[in-house]
Amino acid sequence: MSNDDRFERGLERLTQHMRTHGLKLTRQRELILRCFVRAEGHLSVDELLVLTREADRGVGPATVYRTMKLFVQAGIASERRFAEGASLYEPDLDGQDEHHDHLICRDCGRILEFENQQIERLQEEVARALGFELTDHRMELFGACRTVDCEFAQA
Amino acid sequence: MSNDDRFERGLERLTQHMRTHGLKLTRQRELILRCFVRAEGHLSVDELLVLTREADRGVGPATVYRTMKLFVQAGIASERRFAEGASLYEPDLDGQDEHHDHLICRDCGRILEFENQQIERLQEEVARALGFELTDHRMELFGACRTVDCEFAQA
DNA sequence: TTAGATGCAAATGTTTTGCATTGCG
DNA sequence: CGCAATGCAAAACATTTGCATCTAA
Repeated sequence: MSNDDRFERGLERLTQHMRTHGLKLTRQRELILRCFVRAEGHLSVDELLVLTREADRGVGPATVYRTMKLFVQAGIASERRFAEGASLYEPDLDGQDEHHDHLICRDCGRILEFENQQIERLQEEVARALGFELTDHRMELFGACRTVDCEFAQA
Repeated sequence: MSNDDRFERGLERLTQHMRTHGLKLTRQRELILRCFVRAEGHLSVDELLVLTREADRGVGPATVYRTMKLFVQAGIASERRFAEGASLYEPDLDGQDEHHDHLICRDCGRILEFENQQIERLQEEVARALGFELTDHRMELFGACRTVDCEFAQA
């Protein structure tokens, strides 16, 4: 899907959310959405603020914080707290159930995404066995990536 | 295993860690360890500080922060960041590989622990397939627990 | 005796909030 | 027009750090 498509889809969902919640679609929110889908990766509020300010110097941090919370509520973004420090946000615009998890290199910080239906199924099973109705999950695998461009890659 | 046993084991590992790292076993560290194993659950530094101060008013937050980091390094505790707010620590004193994951009720906040070898095996597989050498992972399942004493339990 | 530990306070970093003002609907 | 959103600054948190003092080894 192209960035424009993703932006359109985001805008659609956002507009919908606005309507049903009596909120307003502002210049800033639209701009932040645009920067957010364009970047595509895992963004901190700070990084997003920088991108946003390239187009509009006046945007403040508080607005970005508030907007990202809004995006999460509107189902456009997910919030992740991988490690210490700031939360990261990632767009959630490709599908309904297209959940993915993360594989993080402790050495170089690279973040890979993956999806494994078998694991998801087992998670459902575990939850059911313990009397839970599963709504969501978070899974992060940590390790060492051994690719050539990992600065710590072993020979 | 009794709390006393757990305390003894913790103290043993701590002493060992001290010896190999040229550190010192202080009154505060021993006290914090005692409170930590007694409580047994998932504790924030703040909660631990309260418990600790019941026995010694003079203990400061910085000491507890520093001590918990030390416990993690000594392999006595694990740090978890479930959601917003403060990190939680849990004792890691029962076995070597007794890794467990968490199932968290979004309604009442209850935290259950579980272990599933099959999932762990699949995680290894996924990581290997993507060129990672897995060292660690974190998995949290979120949902609604339906037990009688969940204040939001459905009929 | 001496390097490490403590407790305090100040600093840091992230996120939230109060409030006057602006602007979407 | 009216209520929500913004931008700023200040506040609220969790956590770390500098430093003088204390203490375990």
